[in-house]
Amino acid sequence: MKITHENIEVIRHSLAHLLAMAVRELYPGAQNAIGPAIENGFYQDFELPAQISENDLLTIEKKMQELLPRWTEWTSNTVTLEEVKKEFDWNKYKMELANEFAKEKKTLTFYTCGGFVDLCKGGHTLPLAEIDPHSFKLDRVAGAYWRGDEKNKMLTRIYGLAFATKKELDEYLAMRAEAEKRDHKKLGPALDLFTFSELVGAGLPLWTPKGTLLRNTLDAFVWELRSARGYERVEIPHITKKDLYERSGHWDKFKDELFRITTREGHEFAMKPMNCPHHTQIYARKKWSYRDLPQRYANTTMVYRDEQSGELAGLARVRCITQDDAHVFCRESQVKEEFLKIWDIVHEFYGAIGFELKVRLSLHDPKHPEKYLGNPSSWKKAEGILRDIAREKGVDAPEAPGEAAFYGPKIDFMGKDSIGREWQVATIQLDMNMPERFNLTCVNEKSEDERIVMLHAAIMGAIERYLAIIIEHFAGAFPLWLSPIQVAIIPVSDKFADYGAKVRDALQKEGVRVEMKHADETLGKRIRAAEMQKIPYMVIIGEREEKTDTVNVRPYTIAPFVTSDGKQTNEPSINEFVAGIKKEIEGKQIRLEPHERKNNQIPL
RNA sequence: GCCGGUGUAGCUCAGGGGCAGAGCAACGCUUUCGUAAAGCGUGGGUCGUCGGUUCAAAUCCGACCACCGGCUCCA
Repeated sequence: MKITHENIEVIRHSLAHLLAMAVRELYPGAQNAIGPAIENGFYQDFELPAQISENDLLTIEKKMQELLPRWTEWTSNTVTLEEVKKEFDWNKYKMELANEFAKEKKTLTFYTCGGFVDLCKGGHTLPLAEIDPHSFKLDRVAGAYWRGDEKNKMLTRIYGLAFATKKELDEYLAMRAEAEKRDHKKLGPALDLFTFSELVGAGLPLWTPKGTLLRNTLDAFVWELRSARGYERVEIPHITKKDLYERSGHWDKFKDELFRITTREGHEFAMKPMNCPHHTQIYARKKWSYRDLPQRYANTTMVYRDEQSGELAGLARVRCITQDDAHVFCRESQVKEEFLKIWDIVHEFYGAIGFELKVRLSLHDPKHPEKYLGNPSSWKKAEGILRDIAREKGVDAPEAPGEAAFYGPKIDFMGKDSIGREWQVATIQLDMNMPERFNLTCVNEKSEDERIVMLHAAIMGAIERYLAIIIEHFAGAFPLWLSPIQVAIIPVSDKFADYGAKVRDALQKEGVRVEMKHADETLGKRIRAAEMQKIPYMVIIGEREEKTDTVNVRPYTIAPFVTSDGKQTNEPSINEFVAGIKKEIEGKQIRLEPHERKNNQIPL
């Protein structure tokens, strides 16, 4: 039997059955619920008579391997609800499904292999016994709600990995080990970018000088791109009376996730969970002429959301989120032009990071109108405008119903990182509802009050989450322009400290971030420390360099040094070095393509 | 929030009812070095927190806090 990428799904699904059998033999009374194939493997949910942990997985896996040779042939037969009852009386989950299918007049089928009968919609065509018994592996134990509903009982889910060959399984495990080494939760503190304190609380990262530098450098780049397109900075308080959110509709929809504050006089306030309502009030400060529009407000600022404790995860999900937020208040006739301007910003920004972008049209879910503000016709209109823009851009933009914001549809940008994972990053949203609720208008050519519309745009989205993504994308080895420390100067001994200071001053004069380590440790040790900190350039200086007014760029640094006129050298003069560094920073160059960052030039 | 796991020095971890341990880091002295870890020495702890059991708790039990893997949620 040849296992291909088409039939591996079938194998994975069959393995879920085998897992169910193994668990039922080891834990009599266990009820197996559902068990599908998933990306990279399969899972099976159980209600178990005993608690199990990851330590038990090896035993279960051995049992699966012991049973495997008997799984030579599948038989299937259509059954009646009565027959299901007879066979699965003991299993309330199978019975719940069977009753439901019967009600919907769906066919009920049993699939049997290796003496194990299961109620299943089928697709098992391959003799499982022929697979390599080492091409699968049980992976994790987790809780999962029956049918994905948190009101239901929590079952025990066992995850397994399964591939066509053991080699592929090993490769997958190696890739996962690679991802773990890049984990921002480990790399961030190791590179001294951020920290958490138990006294401050979960989900509330604290930013060190280096991390703050990184945040500010990224935000300055976004601001540079916005500023060139007519945006202006605004600033707002981080709290508000609840009245603002009652008007906007956020109070009703998100009151559980708001951090609330009661003043000593008993008035109710909230920490802002988003910025748009505040920004509407900046727009609403006066009557606008159509000539003054668009008004483009940019504001990088923190918002606060009372996330469930179990949701928090490093920087990827936090309780205080820095948004690089912007709102454009404009006439409907200006929407397309403003949208395209933001689109350009997104492309320029992500080009500099080396992310490939895909576009997604996030639309409302017509089946759940209660989840959204406004009326169907304004949604239809707004979504039509976004479709036109995507078409005009000539990009492939798959539509995702149900992914819209509650006030309007979005164009979302999905970025693929260096190890192939996809993330939603930038977003541009078209909002006809907030302007309605806050009665935002301008006076048009005919002296009438004209309803305006609002665009919401974030380039990085949440800076915390964005940093989590790029720390992992770059494995902590940032491009020169982003590195908190750009050059480490390492004199072979303190005899050359003066020359080192000369090199340092030459770089610092040009705004380069430099660190010089005194020679109270061995050369090797200082080089190692700089490598671990992933400092892009290390220059070693000693007698040779002092005599010739050069620096020695450590040859095995991330990439070769290139002078400003394009010459590759490890022994540039001080002036050549400064000019080359400056050019590389200004050009926001990425010296290595992300996939090259996997090799051992980068200490992980 | 729910299920499971984990919590010992700044970091990585050992120990497991009877004196709190190692390596790295830090600090001091010696070394001044040519491309990934010099040598010797010193300091560092309410063993996550609070409570219980016990003559005795880092160790056993409970609650809480925090972290990890999932589930649910995610403007």
